[in-house]
Amino acid sequence: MSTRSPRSRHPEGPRQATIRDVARAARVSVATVSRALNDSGPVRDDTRRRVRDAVQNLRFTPHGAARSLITSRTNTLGVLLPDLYGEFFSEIIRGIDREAQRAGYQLLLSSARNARDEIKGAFRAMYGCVDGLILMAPDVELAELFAQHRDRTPIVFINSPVESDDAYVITIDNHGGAYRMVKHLVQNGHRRIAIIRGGNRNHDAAERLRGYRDALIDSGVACDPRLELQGDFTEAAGYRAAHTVLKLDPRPTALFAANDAMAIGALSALREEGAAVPEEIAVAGFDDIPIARYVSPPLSSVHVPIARLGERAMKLLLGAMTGSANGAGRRVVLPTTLVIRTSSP
Amino acid sequence: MSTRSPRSRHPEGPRQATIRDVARAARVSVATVSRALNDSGPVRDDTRRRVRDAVQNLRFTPHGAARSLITSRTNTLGVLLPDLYGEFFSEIIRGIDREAQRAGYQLLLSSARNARDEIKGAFRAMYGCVDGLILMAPDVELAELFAQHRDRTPIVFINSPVESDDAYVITIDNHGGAYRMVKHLVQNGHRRIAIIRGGNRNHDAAERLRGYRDALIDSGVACDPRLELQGDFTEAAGYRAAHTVLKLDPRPTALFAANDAMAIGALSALREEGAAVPEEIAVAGFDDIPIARYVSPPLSSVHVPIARLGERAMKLLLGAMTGSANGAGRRVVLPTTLVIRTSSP
DNA sequence: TTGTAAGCGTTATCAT
DNA sequence: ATGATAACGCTTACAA
Repeated sequence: MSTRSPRSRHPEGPRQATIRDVARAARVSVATVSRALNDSGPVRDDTRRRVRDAVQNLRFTPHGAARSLITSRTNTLGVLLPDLYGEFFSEIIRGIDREAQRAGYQLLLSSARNARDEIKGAFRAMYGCVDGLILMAPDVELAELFAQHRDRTPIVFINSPVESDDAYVITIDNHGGAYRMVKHLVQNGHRRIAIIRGGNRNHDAAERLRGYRDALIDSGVACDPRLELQGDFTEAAGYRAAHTVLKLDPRPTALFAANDAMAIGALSALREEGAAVPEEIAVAGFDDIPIARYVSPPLSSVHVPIARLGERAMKLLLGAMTGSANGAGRRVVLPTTLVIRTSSP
Repeated sequence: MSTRSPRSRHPEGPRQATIRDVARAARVSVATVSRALNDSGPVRDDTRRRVRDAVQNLRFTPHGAARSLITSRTNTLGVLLPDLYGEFFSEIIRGIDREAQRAGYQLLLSSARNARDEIKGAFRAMYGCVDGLILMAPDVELAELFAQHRDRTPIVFINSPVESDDAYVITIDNHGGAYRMVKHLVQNGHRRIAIIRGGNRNHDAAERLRGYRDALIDSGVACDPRLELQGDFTEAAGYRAAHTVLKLDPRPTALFAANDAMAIGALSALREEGAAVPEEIAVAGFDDIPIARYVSPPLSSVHVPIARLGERAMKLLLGAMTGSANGAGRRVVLPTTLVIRTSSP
């Protein structure tokens, strides 16, 4: 930061042209250049042409930050997810991106594993650089942290436990999905049904566990804590848990994983141990990520419209930004459906 | 744009605090606030405390765009990919993100399907908002288009056919990977090996096709145009192509898809038609995306270190930005390796 | 140790 | 139809 030569960190090449350079070259004022470029006022045709030529020659591109400063809009929307990796997030990003492009917005993506400071940092970095924010924070406390900021930049929460009535929240029917899947297993004769849980502080995981328990209770099957295995939504956790399940006595006849990644890890373990699926043990997952139908055997799962979730979140955000969203539409719950394939009868 | 009340599109809540508000509240000058916040100069401890308190009370967050304007750095890096969807891009983003976080940068992601205007628009939108750019444009012309801009913002090209010596380019060994896979098939007795090609203008696709042909020629097997089926890297294309392959007479004994998505589509088609894999027809793909090992039968593929590709691209960019990258390291080629699973003998 | 003030590159409000 | 010029919110010489 010694010499005062902005935008010159990239050593080679001439200094980037500004609107003043264009104005000088076209022999007009900067105001006229701005009007010509944005169609924001009357400009004579030949003046406009002179400006266009100068822009071409100088390879002028308007400076985004400067523009944002005065217009107070950045034309970008922030997206903060727990991770950018894996099919689930890939699908969600796809949905978000599709809507964003349609509305002409750029996306500022960031991942924040659930360290509180990390997520706070990402938020600060985004602030002032985005016109709105989509935030997914299944961890309880984080969601509350962000709820305080809702008066600054419009925020839409995905699958986050936010209580405030005036927060924009979109969730999926975790409880209902898990409930119906377990009911389905019971109806097919299963009585000892194990579950691989998600992370302890994860809201989705908690809801799915609740659905599992309620289904058992409503079916007159006793809940057994030993059948509730700890997991963390990773493939590795599912792999480990399945090994544990096989050692239980009596052995469960069905295994419900709180997400597909763990179910797929479990399938690997079961194949390794020679346990036939679904004959010896039925397996079901949650999310219905695209791979689910390709694994062997094809995985039964609770279908979540993941891309649509992202799409709807973006629509909600766009509505919030224009202020056109009425109070009634602030909370959206997307339904989940059962997809029964060969991994469970 | 009628009333002059910046940053007020979000109706409710008080106006966002600026550094002046903080200065007034802390009874110091804006310069002192800035110094206190950035540790960019001497500030007495109790002054610093007063500032911190004011920041807290007013919920002040510095305005990113304003800061960028003066410092001429945005702390974000742009990433422009053909698509944000699918396992391949998910993995690449993961690698990029990992490195970016380590270096303290935000990511501005955008997808541009290969319409020339679309990609140009995305670039303009990013310009001035990013300190550097990672760009993946397998389409020939686009890469050339961007090569012109290399003197403005540092750009790293992934898998893009850019000729200029001074461009930063990172690619994978497409030709070698395809070559070795086809050689492997030949060594296992296959003589009639069909290929499902990628898009016509796609550089990766062209290189992989070249590898396929060279391997056949070097093995003394004649190339047969009828065995080169058109595809476009989508699952659907693979599905269609496999149906065509089954109708060929004599029927090929092996099918090499130019990427895994098409190979997986082909597997579906073959299963539907009752063609046993690998007994009747061997199948191999390219990329080795995470699903590959889970499909049935597990798919042989040319392994590409996808996440690493993103990581290296980011490292290259960071080097380019600090000017520390020497001329020698401007072009990187990552090796590919064979992963033989049960879909091919 | 602190304050004053000059920008950064753009858009918007006036005159003309 | 065009030109001056004042913002926008921040950082940073330079002066005190």
